Amino acid sequence: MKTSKFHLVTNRETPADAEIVSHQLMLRSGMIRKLTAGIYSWTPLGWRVLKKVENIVREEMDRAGYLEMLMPAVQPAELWRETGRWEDFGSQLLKIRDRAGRDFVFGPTHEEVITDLARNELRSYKQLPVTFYQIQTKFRDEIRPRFGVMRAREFLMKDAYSFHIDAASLDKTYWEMYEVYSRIFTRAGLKFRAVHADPGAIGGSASHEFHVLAESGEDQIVFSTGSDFAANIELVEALPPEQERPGPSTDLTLVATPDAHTIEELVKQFDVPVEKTVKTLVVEAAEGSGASFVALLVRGDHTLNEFKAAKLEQVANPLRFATEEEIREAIGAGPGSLGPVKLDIPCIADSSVAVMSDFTAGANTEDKHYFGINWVRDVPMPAVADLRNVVEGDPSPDGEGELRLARGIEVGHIFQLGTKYSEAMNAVVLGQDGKSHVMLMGCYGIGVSRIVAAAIEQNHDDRGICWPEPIAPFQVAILPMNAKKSHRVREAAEKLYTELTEAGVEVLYDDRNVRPGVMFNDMELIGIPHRIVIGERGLDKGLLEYRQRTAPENEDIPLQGALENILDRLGG
RNA sequence: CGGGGCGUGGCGCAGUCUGGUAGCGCACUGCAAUGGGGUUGCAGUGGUCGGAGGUUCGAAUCCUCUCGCCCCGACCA
Repeated sequence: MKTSKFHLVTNRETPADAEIVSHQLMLRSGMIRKLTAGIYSWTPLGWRVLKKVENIVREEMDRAGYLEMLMPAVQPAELWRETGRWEDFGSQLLKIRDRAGRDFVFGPTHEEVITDLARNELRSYKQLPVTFYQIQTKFRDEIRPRFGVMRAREFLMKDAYSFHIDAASLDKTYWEMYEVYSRIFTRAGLKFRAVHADPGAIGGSASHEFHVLAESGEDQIVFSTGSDFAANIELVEALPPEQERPGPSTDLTLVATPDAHTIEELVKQFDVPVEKTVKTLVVEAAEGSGASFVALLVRGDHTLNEFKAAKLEQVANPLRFATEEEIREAIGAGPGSLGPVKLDIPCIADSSVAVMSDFTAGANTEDKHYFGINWVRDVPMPAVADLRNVVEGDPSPDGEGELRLARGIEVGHIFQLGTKYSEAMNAVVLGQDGKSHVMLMGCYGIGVSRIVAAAIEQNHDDRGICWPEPIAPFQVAILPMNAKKSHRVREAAEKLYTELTEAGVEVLYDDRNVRPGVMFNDMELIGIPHRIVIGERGLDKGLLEYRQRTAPENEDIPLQGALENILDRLGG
């Protein structure tokens, strides 16, 4: 491809409303254009990348024997009423109405459609197991779309659904899929990690998320130094501390703390170690628990795991924090002055709080804290539970090694659904025993368009994108220096371009009449992995200049045999 | 959904308080010079100032309504 024939429109300035690097670079390089909130066009440049990702996904799915198909984006409401998700899916479900007033949805996912298809198509266990997949545009009406295609409303997704006669078969396909996903992300050139995830919401037993590792990731993932344990932080158990609770060594004192309403202020103003402080979070109590609110106690340097808290039987699910007014009404003091001593609402302490002694917490009186609090002596030991998020260095729940934290971008998710949809929609087959069996299902998603953004988050520098070769829009850029004046340069560039193109390489030949600096900057911005510079200087010595996008220096390569030389470097 | 902010050429912005009929940088077009890291000069193109209504001799600017976009939001008291 020659730049003169391509639609290359780059931008020097960073658009004001792009917050994260991938969004900025995708806009500046001209890969995407926003049509409206959370909805983007992919320009020819962006589309090349998206297709590369899509093709890797498709090839690996095909290789595994899964069957590609295409389902409707617009689906009748009846199907969604059948599974209850017309109501349950929430406000993210885009509902539309046709001319005759019938309700439809624009599919955010396709469990209903595939299950409907399966109950009509599949009659016998002999047809199982079978896995269908599609690569299709989905729409989820995100409350707050942001970060470009990272969290868009309209996005490209690969979704696959498997059908089974029994749990063993489902399990087999599930782990097969796990391997297929690993191959896909590896092939795309991404650093990723598969972690245990919560299967709860969708129902079913096993579930893994695949995360591309990147500083800017929205998810916190956790893994062990001593084993292959890895999970989303939501799920990771904090093991109870091994040491005993030390006995009291200080007296309980009530201290005026008019300017300390946060743990941070308390620590700063009174020189207490943060590990000796306790914060008290007030949440709504579960219905029928006999109380309106429950206080949760976490060490000052820890954070509450809302996921764990919501699962406690005393706590309302979903979790809801009390408002400041509610707190004042129930306790008589505002947030910032709360603590377990003389607290008359039920209280649950994190297991690390239970082994604290001589600690500091609010006094439930405005602007006062107690110092030197000790369990039993000053206040009875409350119920104890695992409430906090794990931190770096905690022991791994499997007893092997310590935990490390990393940030990730969720790009894939696999679930064992079981019979949630097949039962609701009566998707059954005849088994070997001649009886009807509800099929078991698995579902497996990959955010194709999100991978593009995630790849940039993971692979960029201050000049622009550094595409992993397998998903780069072009493999090689040819930059002729002063081609306007130099026949030799032009000829050498044309020749190399033709040879590479004929060898099946995707080349972007910059034949614009622009200054070298413009070429360098554009090619680096759009992230082409390999660059060949052709100039009079080099030609005099029979040399071309080669540079890998992330390499610090140029490398001379002989003009003689340049084609082979370059071909050898590709794919590396 | 609540809170805040912003809509002025493709992009980034000024002008709005204090009404007088639209401006800067980048990009784009033409010419010339330059020719190994966003070069320079000259000359240009492009905007019903988000939309509707109102006030006024006169509205980007004031008033009312409306639409859109962005950010923050029970994140630890």
